[in-house]
Amino acid sequence: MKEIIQQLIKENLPDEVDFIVEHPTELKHGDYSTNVALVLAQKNGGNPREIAEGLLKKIQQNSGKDFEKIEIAGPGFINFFLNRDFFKKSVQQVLNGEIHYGRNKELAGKNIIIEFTDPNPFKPLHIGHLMSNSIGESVARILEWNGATVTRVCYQGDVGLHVAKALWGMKQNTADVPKDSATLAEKTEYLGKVYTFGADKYDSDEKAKAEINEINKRVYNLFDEDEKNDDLNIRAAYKKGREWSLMHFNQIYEKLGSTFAELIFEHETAKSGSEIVRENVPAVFELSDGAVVYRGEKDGLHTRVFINSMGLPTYESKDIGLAFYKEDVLQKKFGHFDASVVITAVEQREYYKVVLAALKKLRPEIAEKTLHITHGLMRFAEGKMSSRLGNVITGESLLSEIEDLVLEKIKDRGFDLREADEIKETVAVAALKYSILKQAIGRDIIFDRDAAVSFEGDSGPYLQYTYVRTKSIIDSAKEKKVKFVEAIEPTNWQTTDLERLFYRFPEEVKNAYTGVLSPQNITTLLTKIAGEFNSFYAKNKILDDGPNEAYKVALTKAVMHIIQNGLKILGMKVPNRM
RNA sequence: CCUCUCGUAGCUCAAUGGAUAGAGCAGUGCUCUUCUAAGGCAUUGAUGUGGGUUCGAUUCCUGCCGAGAGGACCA
Repeated sequence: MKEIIQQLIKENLPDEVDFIVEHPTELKHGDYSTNVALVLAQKNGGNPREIAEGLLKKIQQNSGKDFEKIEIAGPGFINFFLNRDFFKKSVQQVLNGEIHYGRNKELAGKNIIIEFTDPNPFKPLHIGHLMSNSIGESVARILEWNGATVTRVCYQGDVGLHVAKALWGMKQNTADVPKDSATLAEKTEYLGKVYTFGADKYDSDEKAKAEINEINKRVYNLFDEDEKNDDLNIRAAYKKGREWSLMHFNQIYEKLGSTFAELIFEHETAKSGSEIVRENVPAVFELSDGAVVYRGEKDGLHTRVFINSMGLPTYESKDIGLAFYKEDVLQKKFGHFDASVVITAVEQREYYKVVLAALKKLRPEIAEKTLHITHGLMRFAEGKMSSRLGNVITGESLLSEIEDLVLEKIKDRGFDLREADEIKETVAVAALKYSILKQAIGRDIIFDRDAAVSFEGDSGPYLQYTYVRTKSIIDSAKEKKVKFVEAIEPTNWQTTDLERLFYRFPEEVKNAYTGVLSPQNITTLLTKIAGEFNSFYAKNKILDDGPNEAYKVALTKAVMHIIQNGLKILGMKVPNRM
């Protein structure tokens, strides 16, 4: 449609000018509008409104019956209002598309690898990982809905100082180590406790620090088959802790709706990474104070250590190893990657620039297709938590806290235990994800629990609630045997603002991917559509046995599909009831 | 000190250089014998600050003020 309008204007123009055709910010300004008269007035002089009027006459002569009306408004905008025929078709397109409505083939044939969540075994999966996961999963789905094949990977740090801290903590707390029969929650809690204990002592106790550093070296050797002299107790503790962590992570991935094609572990990248780095001294890296560093200053960045003076690889080397691993190992398995997306917290922004600069010297083809996306920090409203320094909030505790709030809200609704459990999980995840995805990626998030589960406008539950309403109507309509598969033109019908939003959904799916990746395009439109539907719902009885009943049911079904599809892109599920 | 982000209603967020800057929450006043009122309707309220570019700036450039992140062996 946009192209038709552009063409229509071009044909009636005296000469070539650059102009835009867009959706006006407000529906009352029409479905499309153009600034062409303003541009012409600037170029050739004259009054933009007069130019617009001249142009309008020519356009109207040639436009046929495509538009209900075309008018001039404001300083000289030409606004186009589409006609009934267009909207009838657009409703039909949603009905035909069903669960696929919104998809396009923009990225067809492209294979993209995306890495996100990245929690570290032996450490709690915290709220930052929930952000990484929410954003990563929705970016992956946006890419998929634009036609790409997406390979999701999760990179987990099973070696490194944090592991040594936890292992040392385990050694000091052998008495209360959970039995194998203990619940996963108990095991996870124990791990969190010993990690915190080890981390505290590392900073405050010189002796503990030395012991932890010693354990750290041994951990790297655990995966080395040739190394026979490792501490067997450490090996056993390591195996146990790693397994508990990974089981716990899987549980959360499942709840959040992410399935990874491959879990990559740091022990795999640490060795190869440090080899690559060492091989490239002095070509790319240099020795300094016993460490191997990259001088980022030559790229306008800063110096970073890739291998520390104890000879162990830092995260920098592991990331180099990881990039090579994706390129040399994973591509064999999943096919050529056209792009590689990495999602991390914002504090790694400058860090990652240095890694990429080094990578560019080593393997420019990898560096060029890598896109680093950062998410902000999650803070909390009310400031309750900020006073407890160093006490991270685990993802699990936040989720269960939200679930409890949801349960509280639905407790009087007569759901049996099983359904209530399902609802609380579905709604809690949507509440959390929506509050992350409603704003631009990369900004800090002030998370307000109460606002997120409020069920009131601009929330995940609001969208789910609207979906449930539409579903309830559709179910009744089916029972009544209302025929609504074909969007039959209603009689005596004034186009509603609701209908005027449907065809914008596929556009926003595309917009969410072009330029800057932006899930908030989807949340914003969905909330607008849900709002319009609820307003429509309040003013109109849908199942009214009247002549337009079938059309109103068709509109309802269109809303149902769009909300369901939109939520899916955002990584959320819909409940049947709530 | 240097580098990078970012300052929009009381609060949390939107707005490919365009129109009267959109929402939600909170506040105020309405609204359920009607398909889920967890809804709807009405109403109050904002671009940190000084310049510049432009027909037009929340958006681009720049000075100042303020916040956050990073700056060698953590990730």
